Amino acid sequence: MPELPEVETVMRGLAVRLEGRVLAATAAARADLRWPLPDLAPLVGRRVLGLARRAKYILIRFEGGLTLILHLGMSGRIVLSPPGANAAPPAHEHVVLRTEEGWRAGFVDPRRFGSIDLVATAAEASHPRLARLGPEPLGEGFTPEVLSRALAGRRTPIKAALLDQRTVAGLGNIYVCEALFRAGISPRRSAHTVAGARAARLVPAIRATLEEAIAAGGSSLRDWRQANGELGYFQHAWKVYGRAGEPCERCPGRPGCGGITVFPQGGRSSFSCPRTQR
DNA sequence: ACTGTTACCTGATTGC
DNA sequence: TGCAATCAGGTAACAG
Repeated sequence: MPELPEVETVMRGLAVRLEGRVLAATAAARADLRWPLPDLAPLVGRRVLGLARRAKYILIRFEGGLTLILHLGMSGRIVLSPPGANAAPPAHEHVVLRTEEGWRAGFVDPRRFGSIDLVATAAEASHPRLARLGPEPLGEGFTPEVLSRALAGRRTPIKAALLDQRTVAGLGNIYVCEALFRAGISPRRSAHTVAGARAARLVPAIRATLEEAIAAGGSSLRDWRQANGELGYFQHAWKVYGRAGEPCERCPGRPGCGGITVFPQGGRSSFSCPRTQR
């Protein structure tokens, strides 16, 4: 569920409570999420050096060269509670990290599509899930030339190509729809035709969409929250996602514009304005 | 190698 | 109201 802006928001919220702190305890309520859970005992007594994000993964780096890798899947979230809080743990809380100060970070994931792994920091980038990821969309390595090259020869729709984490890392269904609207490119357009001027529009459209979403604390679908419990509010800024049938803001009252349409692509819903997205 | 489909899992919403 | 069908922010394992 969470895409790059939500993961970035959660990572930052978690960093506030974990960075520089020593873990006093870890607990796992089951043996697996999407994959078997690692033994978390080696983390007890270690200090958190820092947190980072790669694509939709949160990396928690510990003293002594260990990195905990978290993926929130579709329904994952992090619930922080302060020292002394006595509330019952939320349903579907599968893993808990507790600091020496008594802060508690719970990994809550009803659908259990999320994952947790523990690796040597030195081997982090070669982890099977991270090794084949494409460039970070907010990094300097993501340019129109790089994108065009990644799309060259691909006959799949641009929508599917952007959801493929090897093309560019961190986009999901919402932000692909939003970025394509912003760039004026149809989700159905064949990926290899996004080159030249179109690629030059799409790269900044992706960046701006993600940057604005991060600034808003991500999008809160249903009751999704930041690690600190606050709601993100970027969902109010969606231009097409979830707006089927509404007039597109680019063509208000125009004859021939039937408003925003929704159609399935690869089993997911694509939202677009057929008049302004070609 | 590339492309599209299926499966994994629970919960909220929709439609009868 | 009740119940079944459908959908949901992801990704890996398949089949062709």
